[in-house]
Amino acid sequence: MRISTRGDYACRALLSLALHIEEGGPTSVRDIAERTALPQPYLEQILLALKGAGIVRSKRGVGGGYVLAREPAAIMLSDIISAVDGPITVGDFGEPHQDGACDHEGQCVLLEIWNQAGAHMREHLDGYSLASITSIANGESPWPVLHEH
Amino acid sequence: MRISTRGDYACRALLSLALHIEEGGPTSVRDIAERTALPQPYLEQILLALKGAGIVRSKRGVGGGYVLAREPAAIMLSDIISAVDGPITVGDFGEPHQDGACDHEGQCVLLEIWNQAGAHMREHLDGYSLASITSIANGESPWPVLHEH
DNA sequence: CCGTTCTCTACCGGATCGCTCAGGAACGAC
DNA sequence: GTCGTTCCTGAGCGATCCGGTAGAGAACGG
Repeated sequence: MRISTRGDYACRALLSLALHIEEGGPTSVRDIAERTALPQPYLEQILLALKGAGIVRSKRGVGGGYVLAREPAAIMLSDIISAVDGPITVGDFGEPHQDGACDHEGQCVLLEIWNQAGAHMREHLDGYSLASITSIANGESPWPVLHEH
Repeated sequence: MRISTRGDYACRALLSLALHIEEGGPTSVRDIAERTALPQPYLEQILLALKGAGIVRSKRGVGGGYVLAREPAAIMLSDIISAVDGPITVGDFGEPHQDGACDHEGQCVLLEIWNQAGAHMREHLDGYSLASITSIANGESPWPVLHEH
């Protein structure tokens, strides 16, 4: 899985929403773009994708903008990334034990390893919610202890 | 990090070399391509990259071909992937705490998380050597116990 | 009705990817 | 020495994606 700038930008935008959640109302794309220093037109289509995935809700007209659709603790980084960057995998190979991929010297072992790596990645991104990130950003919470291999 | 077909193909080719290592001499690209069912011209340039990285050695002329440059236990998947697909990272963002990336609402936290993910990935691929994969492929060795999050 | 703000669609230049092709250069055999 | 085998080099090509722009339209509030 390669995390593109779309994924990064999406997380930045949502983090900004989470940080200002106490302000209540919707936040316009322009405000988000200013706070995050991201290109506004590009950010628009990213937010559109996030809306399509049900992560944010939108309101049009004066005073409109975007709001988180769920509480920050229920929005995981994996949700965000897969919403804008597609499914979290390390590459699109076939499944092991399919399509004769194993006909050649047991190389399906490699497919299995790639899938493991993808799963690893998903689990890692599943370990962070918007809530936990805001806590870390505000210094209210230390970095979680990470497993060392 | 996205694992491209180049990385996959490189591992397949080297796995094939490792599986036939007892035969001694070099193996021609044509033979490798046949055994792995990979497109030969494409495989050639991949092997070239692997040679540049010092993972294989080559010999020209009749009876020539490619040989592993080190013992299979000393060749890690991470070596192979980074040789043909470039450094193992999840995306090329700046380092945290640089270039004013932290000027906007502590978003360098995200950069740190992406870097963690990349490190995670590297460690995972560093856990498999050509030797261990051949063992698994031959059924001589079980799958290693993986850490569950 | 008018301005604000989201929504949609199209487009674009550049990069990358997977792969092919056409030689060229080293090597061994004879 | 020349011939076939094999690696080596480099160009090129179609397709896809990526980051970003542009512009018109539609909902909403006042």
